[in-house]
Amino acid sequence: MTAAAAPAEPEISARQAEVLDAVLRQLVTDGNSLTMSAVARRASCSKETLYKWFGDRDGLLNATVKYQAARVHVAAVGPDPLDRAALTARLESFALNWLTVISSETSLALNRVAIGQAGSDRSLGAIVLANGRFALGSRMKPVLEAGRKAGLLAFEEAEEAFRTLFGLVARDVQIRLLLGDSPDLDPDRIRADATRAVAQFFALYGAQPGGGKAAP
Amino acid sequence: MTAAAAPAEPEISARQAEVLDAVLRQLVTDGNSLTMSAVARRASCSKETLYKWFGDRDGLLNATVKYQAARVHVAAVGPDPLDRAALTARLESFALNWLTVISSETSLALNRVAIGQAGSDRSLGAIVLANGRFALGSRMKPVLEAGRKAGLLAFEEAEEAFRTLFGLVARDVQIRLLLGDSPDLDPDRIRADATRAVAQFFALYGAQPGGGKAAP
DNA sequence: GCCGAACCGTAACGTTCGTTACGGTTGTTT
DNA sequence: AAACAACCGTAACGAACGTTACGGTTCGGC
Repeated sequence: MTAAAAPAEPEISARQAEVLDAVLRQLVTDGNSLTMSAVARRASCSKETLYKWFGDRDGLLNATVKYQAARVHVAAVGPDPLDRAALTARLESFALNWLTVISSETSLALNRVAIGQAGSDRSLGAIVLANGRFALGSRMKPVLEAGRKAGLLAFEEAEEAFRTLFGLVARDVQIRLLLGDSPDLDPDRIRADATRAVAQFFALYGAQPGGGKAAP
Repeated sequence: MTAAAAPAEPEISARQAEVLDAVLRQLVTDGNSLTMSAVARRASCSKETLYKWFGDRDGLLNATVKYQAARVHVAAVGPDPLDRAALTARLESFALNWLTVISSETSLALNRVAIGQAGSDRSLGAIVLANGRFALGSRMKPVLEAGRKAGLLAFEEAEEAFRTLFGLVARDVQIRLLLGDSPDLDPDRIRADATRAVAQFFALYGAQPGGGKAAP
């Protein structure tokens, strides 16, 4: 291969994973005031070790974001023959999973720090986007295109269809949670929201007679 | 009245408004590193004056958020007899305005600081929510209900219908912008997105024959 | 013209926190 | 057992920043 060196994804030892878990706990409990001393205290390690392993505070945050991203991976899509029920189940599973993730305290804390320092040259936001929104998109687009090939969905651009699905699922939930609002989100409510979002998506992009195309 | 004292909304002089404008500019250009010295330098005032007028750094931020919120007020809805064209125009106007606001650098900077310190006891996020998401909702719900009364829309809860409209308009735009992504959003694209969102909303909640109900 | 209030520019103080350095301890290798 | 590396706990340094204090200037009122 003539390409440049790989992005140098370092291996994470078990002890290092413990430290990153401590960072996540610290972020969730104490919010934005994430000091190196607090991390060291919570992880029962020395600050010297933190700096030896992660370079500096930014390196620690980057490692934490990547670590959390690696933990949240959904099962890949199998190339089963899709019928309407299987497609619905897959879409609802996606919606359920996504709503659960964005309302978890861990995801909220990570998104908050990434947003709080966005606009700087730091690229934490890019990492969060790549492992959140864009990872979802590239995982769901094949499903949508399989649905189209099976004659269940009708759209021109899978990207556009996915963005609409995204909006139907998330609505105002994520921004409200990020801003500190706490809409009641018991699992029952989440499940109901997921099925409603998928039903609306089918109403917009379903191919069977009766489903209407929306855009001109 | 036996109620407690009013929320004590202080008057803002012209000079104070200049200072708050300086805060906004500082937030937009230098991101999260908003120091009192930088504000004083940019506003050509002394730090002593900042503290005399706004109390402390938090008071300055609160005043800035309220100041910006007071600047962004849309024309109230007139009780015109609604036909389909008028309702469509009003919804598209809402979508256009909302997309324009959330993609403005000022709104992004304010939302970033509010989110960055959410989870603390500070209530900046509550102010942003009250003047953004919730102000929109209470402004649009009468429009939606007028549309229902005119036989143009069909829904049970205006709140739910509005949240769906919100999702169809915003999709993934706001979170991507907050995290530092920059999807191309020329005014033409925004206009196209607004009309698409409204068309999809009519497909879901329109009352004329052919529009399907989505939820079971 | 004089007085006091408001304000500007800057200096100074104290705290927080990122970063580095050091002594002591544990576990591994030879 | 001795040597060595890795690591923990803590102390120390330095910079950034919120907050306060002070001298000089402007401006409206008597």
